[in-house]
Amino acid sequence: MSMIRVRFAPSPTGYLHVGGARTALFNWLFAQKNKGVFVLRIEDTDTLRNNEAMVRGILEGMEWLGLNYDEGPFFQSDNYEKHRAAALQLLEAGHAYRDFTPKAERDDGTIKQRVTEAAKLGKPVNSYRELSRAESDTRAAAGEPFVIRFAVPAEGKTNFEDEVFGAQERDFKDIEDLVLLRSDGHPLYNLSVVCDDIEMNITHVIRGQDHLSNTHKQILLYQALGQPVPKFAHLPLIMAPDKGKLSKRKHGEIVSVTTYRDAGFIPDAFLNFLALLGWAPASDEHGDREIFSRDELVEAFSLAGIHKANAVFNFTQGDARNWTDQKALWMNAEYIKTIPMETLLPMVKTELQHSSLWRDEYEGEQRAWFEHTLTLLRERARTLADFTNHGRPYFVDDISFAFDEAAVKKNLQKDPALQELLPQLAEAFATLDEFTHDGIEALLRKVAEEKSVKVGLLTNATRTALTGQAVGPGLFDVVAVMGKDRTVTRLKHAVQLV
RNA sequence: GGCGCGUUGGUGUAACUGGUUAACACGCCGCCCUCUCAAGGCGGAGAGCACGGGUUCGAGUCCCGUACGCGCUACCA
Repeated sequence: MSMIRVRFAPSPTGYLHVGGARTALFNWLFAQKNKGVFVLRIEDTDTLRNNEAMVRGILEGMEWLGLNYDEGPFFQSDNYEKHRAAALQLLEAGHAYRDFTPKAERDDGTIKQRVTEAAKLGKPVNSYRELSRAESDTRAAAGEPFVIRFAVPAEGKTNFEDEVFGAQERDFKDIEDLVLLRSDGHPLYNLSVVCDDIEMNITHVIRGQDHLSNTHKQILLYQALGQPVPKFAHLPLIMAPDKGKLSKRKHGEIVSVTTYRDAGFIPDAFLNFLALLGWAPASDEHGDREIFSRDELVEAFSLAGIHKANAVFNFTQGDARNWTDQKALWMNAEYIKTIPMETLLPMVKTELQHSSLWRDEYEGEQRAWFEHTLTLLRERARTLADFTNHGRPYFVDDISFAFDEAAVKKNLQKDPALQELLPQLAEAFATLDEFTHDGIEALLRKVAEEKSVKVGLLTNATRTALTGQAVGPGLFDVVAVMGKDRTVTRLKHAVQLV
């Protein structure tokens, strides 16, 4: 059997849409699973919308997700001549005809209305379809502009078995005579995809469900061109919470994959989340598992597990903490807390470099300290950005981090006694020899007992003095990681806040 | 309007070829742990499977209809 070949064919919109990313993922998974070839092709036949910057966003998204392609990127526009030749071939063979209807007539707003009216009466018949070949040639030779339309046969049906949606059938009378070539000679989408998929030997077309009805037209083209028809698998669409289209215009950056990269997502986590939107592994094999590594995804993937109904990408616009789908956030947190340290470290490094918190010693003499700090912070991080947000107090020497107002009020201003206690605590720490988790705990408890205050008063105040926050890792770990010097100066400094 | 596709708790999904109180994850709520928590542990609420018919001893699972949603219906992709 010939090798399986699939492709991802986005149009260059300037960014990789989450829906597109999932389509790319499913193609990639299918190729990996079947030891096939994954091709990337940019569908740029609409020249008005195409330029290099528009392509870059797509490539960046693919790269970040690690969806490597075996061939490409190819540009559909590079194949114009071949597409045109195919249209001419169809014209020659009588499968297509020239339509001399002036463009202006089609462009005026009434066309849609006319189509609707014509539909009521049955299939609209294009008069140019019956034009004799001789006359058609003469008018073309005279320079009269025309489009080339495919002549859908009068009677019959197209059939195909969609790998996801099952048996599909459509009557020819419900398929319009689609335009193959514009009057300026420019090939159109349906012709171009078919030609390219033929040329690239694509065996399985895996794409969004919005192309399900187009498939019938394309099958007609394959047949007229005398080429074998590939297999098709259409994917349910990813919708906005209101079940409307998920669009950049309406929903903003949340639809773009690079947003997730910049917000501190781990690519595998995002992929994992995307995979489970509209797909589920065979339940007998994988039970109720949610977390799948890239390899496990490849292993478990099957077109049979693809759901038919559209999936909602659940998020609340304007909610800073839950700015995207909560399950995606949860999954990212799972990855952050469980992936191997050697995988996490470079990711955090990049994050800290961006926020100017990185020091090369973290990879050198302070490596052990750094890793230990990460093991504390990773437990509560939802995105890599949290290593900056929550981690800043741990990575700076001075007190250039923010003090959360509520935390100050709750932990530092709660008891005026802290005015005295904080400096005393600082002195005690300054002379502590065993500056370890246990040593610190023993000291804190001892001070609490001596001063007859609750341990909680001291630990909470210390937490906020050291990190500016009300929440975080166990306090004794925090103090140990901060080290003696920073602990002492920050405790003294915090007195001003009481 | 026409044609097509879809419809399981708030969200994502599961439920072998119809068979006990519809399962899991996220989220939500509560309790516990504890020095705090956005972490961890435990528990709970939440759908009777869009609606209406039908077939059957028995239907989320099959059939028909209705509603709703989505897609296509461009000299866009």
